[in-house]
Amino acid sequence: MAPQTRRLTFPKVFIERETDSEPSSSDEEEEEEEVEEEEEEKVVENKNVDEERMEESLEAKKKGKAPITISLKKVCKVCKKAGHEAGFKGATYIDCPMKPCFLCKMPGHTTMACPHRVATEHGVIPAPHRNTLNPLAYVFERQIRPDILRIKPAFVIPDQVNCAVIRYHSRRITCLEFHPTNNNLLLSGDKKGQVGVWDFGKVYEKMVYGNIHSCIVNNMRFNPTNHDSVYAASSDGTISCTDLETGISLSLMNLNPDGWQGPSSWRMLYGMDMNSEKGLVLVADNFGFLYLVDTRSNNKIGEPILIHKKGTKVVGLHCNPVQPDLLLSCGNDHFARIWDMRRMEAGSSLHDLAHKRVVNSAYFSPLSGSKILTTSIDNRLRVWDSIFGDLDSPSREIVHSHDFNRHLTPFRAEWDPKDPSESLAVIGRYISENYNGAALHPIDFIDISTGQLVAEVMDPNITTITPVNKLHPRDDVLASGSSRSIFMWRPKEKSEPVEQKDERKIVVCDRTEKKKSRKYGDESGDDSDDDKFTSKGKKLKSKSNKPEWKLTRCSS
DNA sequence: ATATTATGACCCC
DNA sequence: TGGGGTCCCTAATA
Repeated sequence: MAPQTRRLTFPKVFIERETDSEPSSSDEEEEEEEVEEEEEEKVVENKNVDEERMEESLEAKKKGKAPITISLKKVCKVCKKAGHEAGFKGATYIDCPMKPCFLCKMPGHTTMACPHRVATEHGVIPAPHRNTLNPLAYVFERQIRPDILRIKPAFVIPDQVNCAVIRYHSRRITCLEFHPTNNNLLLSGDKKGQVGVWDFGKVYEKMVYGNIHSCIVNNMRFNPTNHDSVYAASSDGTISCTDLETGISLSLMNLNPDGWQGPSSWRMLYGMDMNSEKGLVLVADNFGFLYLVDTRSNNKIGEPILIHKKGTKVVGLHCNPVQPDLLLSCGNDHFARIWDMRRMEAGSSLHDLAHKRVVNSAYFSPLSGSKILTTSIDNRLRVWDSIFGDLDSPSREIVHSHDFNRHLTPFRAEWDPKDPSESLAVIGRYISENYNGAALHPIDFIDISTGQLVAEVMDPNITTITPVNKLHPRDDVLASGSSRSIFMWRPKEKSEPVEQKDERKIVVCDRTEKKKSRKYGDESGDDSDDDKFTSKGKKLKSKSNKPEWKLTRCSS
């Protein structure tokens, strides 16, 4: 209905001015509009209320207080101005035209008209390509990158849900990790501090450990020398080392030995990585400090080192896969930094890679370790083609929607560890697109050497955003964490059951709040209230008009 | 159906 | 430098 028509439909309302001060014209406008919405509802709800109000304001008028006139018109919920409305129209989101583009952040156009719109191809900002190598760099280049293919093989995209664990965790997934040798084992961490172990070969074989951490698991790594044990860094300020067979966990370090003394002193652990050559666990906290822990003695080595701006979160650490002395860190001070482990001290970084916003992740390329891929909440992926080249500016900036910073686990672009050309990366998309009448958030596969969108992977059953994604180190498999659920994807042509013809490909595990109050780690009664799962399953089924999943009970 | 809530960065003074 | 207000597409729950 047009705003004009509405204005005529409803009576004009008078309301008493709230202050005696002389408001500026713009203030007055805003005030008017805010009241309007309220009034509109009341008018519809109850005419008497409206009449009373009018009488009140008439009385006020007699007393000499000037009333202001309220007109009823629709207003944009984003900019509070009339004449347009932002929001979903069906499955398509209409931007507020008064705001900068939601995707690329530039003013003057909306997401729909954005030249970088993720539709058929990504927008690439090719930063000035200044990777002119000096002679020394050439030597390194030739030494370290002999196996990197210049010619890209055809990418194999896992684009069909093969199996899933739905509502597996009780809070959203924060990280995923494949087992280094067991091809069917996936580890998952959640916001509540729980760690899940899922054998997705036998889909129903799962386990959630609830007593390892008390809040967010930010990063997990397998022990490179003992694949049965796993290290995890958490916002509870501890590093845990858990034996997957027994579930027994020990705490390597606790940064809050005196408990909660307020938010200004509570230390949280975010970035973490293992350095097998040096036998180290590296972790970093929310105040900018790096800690080193010896994996043999479980003792802290040396003093904490300030590696990012004091007081800011260090969210990512990555050891170079080829050169163990190189460390990459990133964090909330808008920088990714390259370090020489042999000379770790505040301010001694080899390079500082500047970003416009928080850097969610920074990774060396998985095979040669000579490229860098970062994800920043300025909605850009950045690629440095060679760490031996010019690092002053990235080789490419790829505009991509992933900038939401609360309620969701931060998005991180992840390399495909199997791609010999080191050019395929996966990252979930925040912004939705209308796919056959459903607003879906795909998982994007991007060729980071060109910025091309190689594939957008989605399923009509997955309506939630999928910020956590990891590609299998050996198989054509993608693991995704979306809200509380985990999905395993395979290429269409290979989408046969992993182990045998097992109908239980989708396992629904409802871990309700009531269950939460039970003892940590108590999984024994998990299957007792299976009836709920099937009803939930039906609900999900009916939503979709495409081939549906087989939803089954949780059993083990 | 609608309100609530957890929650993080950033901006402004 | 810090606290409080603001912020476009959340997801689950009551």
